[in-house]
Amino acid sequence: MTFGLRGRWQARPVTQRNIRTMSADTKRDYKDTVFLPTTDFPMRAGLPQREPEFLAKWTAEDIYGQLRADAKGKTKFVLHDGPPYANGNIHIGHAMNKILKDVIVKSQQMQGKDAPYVPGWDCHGLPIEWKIEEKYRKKKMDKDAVDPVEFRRECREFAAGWIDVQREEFKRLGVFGDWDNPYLTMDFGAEAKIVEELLKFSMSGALYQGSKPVMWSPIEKTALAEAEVEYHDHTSTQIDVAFPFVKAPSADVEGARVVIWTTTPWTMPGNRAVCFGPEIDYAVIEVTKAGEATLAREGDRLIVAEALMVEFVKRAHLDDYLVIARFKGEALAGGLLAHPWRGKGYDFDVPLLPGDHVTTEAGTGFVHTAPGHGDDDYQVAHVKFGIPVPHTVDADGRYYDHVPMLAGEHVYKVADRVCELLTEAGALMAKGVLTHSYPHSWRSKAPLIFRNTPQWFISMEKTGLRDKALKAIREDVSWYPAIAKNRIEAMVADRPDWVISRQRAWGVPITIFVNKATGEILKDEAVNARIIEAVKAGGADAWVAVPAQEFLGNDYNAADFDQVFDILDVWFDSGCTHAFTLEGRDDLAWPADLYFEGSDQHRGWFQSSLLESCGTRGTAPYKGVLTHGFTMDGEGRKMSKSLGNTVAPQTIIDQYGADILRLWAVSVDYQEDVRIGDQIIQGQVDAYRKIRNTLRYLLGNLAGFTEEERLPHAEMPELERFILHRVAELDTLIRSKSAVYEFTPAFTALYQFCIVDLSAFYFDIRKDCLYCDDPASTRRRAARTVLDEVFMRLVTWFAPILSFTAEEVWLSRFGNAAPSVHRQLWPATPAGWADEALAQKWAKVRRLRRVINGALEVDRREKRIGSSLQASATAYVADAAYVDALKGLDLAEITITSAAELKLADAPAGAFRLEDVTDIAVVTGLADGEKCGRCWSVKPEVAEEGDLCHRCGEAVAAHDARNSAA
RNA sequence: GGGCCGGUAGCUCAGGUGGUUAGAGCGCACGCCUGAUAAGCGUGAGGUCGGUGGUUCGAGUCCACCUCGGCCCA
Repeated sequence: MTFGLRGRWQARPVTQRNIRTMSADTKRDYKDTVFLPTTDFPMRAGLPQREPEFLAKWTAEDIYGQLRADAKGKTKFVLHDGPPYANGNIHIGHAMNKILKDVIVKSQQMQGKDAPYVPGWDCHGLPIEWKIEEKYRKKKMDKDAVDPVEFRRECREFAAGWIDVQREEFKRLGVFGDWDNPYLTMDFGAEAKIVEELLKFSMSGALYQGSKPVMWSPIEKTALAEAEVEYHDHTSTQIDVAFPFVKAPSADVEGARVVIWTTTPWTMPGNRAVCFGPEIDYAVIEVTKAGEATLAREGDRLIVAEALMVEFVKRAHLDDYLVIARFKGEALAGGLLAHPWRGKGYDFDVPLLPGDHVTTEAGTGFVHTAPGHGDDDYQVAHVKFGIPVPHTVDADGRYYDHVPMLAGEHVYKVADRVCELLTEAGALMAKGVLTHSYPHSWRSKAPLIFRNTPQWFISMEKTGLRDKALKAIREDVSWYPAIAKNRIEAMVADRPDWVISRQRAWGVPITIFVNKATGEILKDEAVNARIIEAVKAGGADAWVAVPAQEFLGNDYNAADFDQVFDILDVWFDSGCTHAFTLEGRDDLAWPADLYFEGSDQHRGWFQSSLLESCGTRGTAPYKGVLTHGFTMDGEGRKMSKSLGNTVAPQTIIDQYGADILRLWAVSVDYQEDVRIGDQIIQGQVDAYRKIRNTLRYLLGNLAGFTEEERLPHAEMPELERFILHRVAELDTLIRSKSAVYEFTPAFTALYQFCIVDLSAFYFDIRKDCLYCDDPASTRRRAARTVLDEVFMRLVTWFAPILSFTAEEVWLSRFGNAAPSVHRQLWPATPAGWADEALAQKWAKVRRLRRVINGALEVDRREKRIGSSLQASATAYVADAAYVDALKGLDLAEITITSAAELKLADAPAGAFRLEDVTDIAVVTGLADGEKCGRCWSVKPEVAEEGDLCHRCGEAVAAHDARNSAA
């Protein structure tokens, strides 16, 4: 064996051409004696065309039913589907959510669990109601003129229509589930169960009637949701009003008055507090010279924020003033003011309250606070400081009879009257007009007001709901990622009582009766049972269709009770899905193993389900909660129609296939926000192609593999055992990550295994053996055994992710009649495959291989070789560990050269080294001999004995013998 | 405005308890092979770890502030 330094190369330049021509004309063509990969499995996937074929096949064979039958009696794993809203095509976020759920469910099933999946839909609520209303508006019909039962019927049909659309879109993603029997919040059974759950809160005493300001249209006499509100310019009367102290918090402000500024003079009767900013600098000013148009008098002492002092002075037309004191807002804490109309029916104290919402952007730095007329006002005055919320304005926008001085007046027409009354009280400091953005009804375009309205609440405290929920969060539920626990814990700890009533049409009614005389909710199990039965039979419409007396029976007189016709917050509906789905179906189980939704559901479904369940059952309806982030565009920005950066799942599926979308979903870190865009999808297309080719190569080289060919692990070469060690490692990783619902690291490892360990290493090395060794040889049998083991695992590990392609690969190998790959379990790893010592050893071998590759690259660049088989290599090391590592191994085989050896010796000067591998040096040269006509390696025996190397000579002899025998 | 989360090569991801020249795969460039061929192999170039300041002998890793992005509130 010879090897040489640079001088040798120059002495004898060899090109690929003269090697090839040496044998071209005179020798036998051995191509038909070589075992090349054979497979019908196409290199190009054509997913958009082929995927629907698999969907049809799965439907035809009832794959979901088969899976249920296969898993009968096994431990259940229940992922309870969070219901999407049935009012449009699915978007990319829905797609990711459903795909990842499917990956989880399929992985659990393939690990030996019974993992059913029952999809559901959220059907009630505003958006659908709007759509139907819109229809009527186009026909110039008033919604209120439509029979409510007919209206609800149309809502129901609308929801059903979109459910059908979304069902097909979800199925197209390759998601397995009981699509023929989903749960719907509008099913009569579900509606009855929701009513039953509500009545539990009624019976327990957690349900109570309170009040809350809502956006209200006096024209339509109805509450409006934020989304029904349009903002337009509106000209309002703006006033500055002085409030005298009842109790001054400090000597500085004794005798001075606090000035508020408002653009809604009509809310003055509702004033119950004045808010200040604790961090804001305030000043007491004394009017030294009142101007001509001023309402103030000389000697008046007024308090305003320093930053707004100049503007105020201008509004109030003060000619001159003195600042007589300055202080921080916090000095006002504890102060009590008098309403300007004290003595005229407004005799309550008006406390000064600290508020973070107070700014110095406009006004006086003091916020007029009417808890019945604004959400901020309500939050600070009522929720935070417990001030009762007065009812001042009726549904028509007129003051109630009990409102002093203004009873019966309409709030839109009262500004001047209010100013008069304030002037009479000496409280009006300034008056003007202001055009600003103001809420209007999207329907009537009329300006809106905030109005205090009676609403139904579920108390967080009365039955200990908050404590139960917090205990469940802290002790009973596993949160993925763990940080999610803090988030929901803070939310539940801080949240106000749950407002469950809506003055709407499309929903489940709050089926309670209130005693007119006492205001108490009727609590009677027999009545409740009749209500539940009626809803079960006739749906929520029964509440209006059946006469009240029928529910009340003989024990009560309908005339003594008010029947409530509010409907439930849709979050209450979805909070009950565990009750009518998990508890209501034999194929599921309560509590769920997992809820899995976007991180916005900490405020939504996770919480409504938790509160509902804790209120009725004392604990959470789930053992684990997993959250995913939101889907952003390629630059990490929120998608929106107006920005035009939305990515539709349908587009990706039509262009590339659902498997590409599925691959994307597991390749990104979905516990945070994820991105999707052309470049990212292209990356998945590339990754898909590599994986597909790896699987295709396995198929091609496994053609005709039989059990007789299988070789026991102990008889395998080290290289094979090393690959099986890697397989064992992967198995451990995939299972442990799957247990915590992390598929990204598992996918990354699998993908890189395909590329690094298989394609670039194992397959490359074993090509020679697979193509050229005699089929009976131990080496080839071992390799094919490993290919089979790898195949069985790769395909089943990929099946939850690449659900279509895995099936295609599976059927390509085992035939179209074979049971679906999705019915397989992930194969167990036999004891003995994991071999850490072997892995250590092969880390050294691969290190040697890397340096030799580097050396060969130099030869290639300088045109001394093309194929590595033309070369020989000698590696020099100082560390005997390399020699040990290579014991029993053929370095030439591993480096795909024709001759290679390792020497424990000093390297000659000029030997090749890699920058980052200092302990290995390599000298390369041309391999001695001639090119074997069959395997293309360069061997001395080919030059000496003929056109074949020894191995190929024997293989061809065996091949010829087989052929002549046949 | 408040609470929480995040910002590491063009892309997707790794980087326990702070410690030598920050990693992987893809993509890209260059080359090889032509018996995985609209494939396969090799080599290489890409990062002031969002920014600033601080703690430390030493910070992608700890602290503060800022910025950008996201969710939820207001």
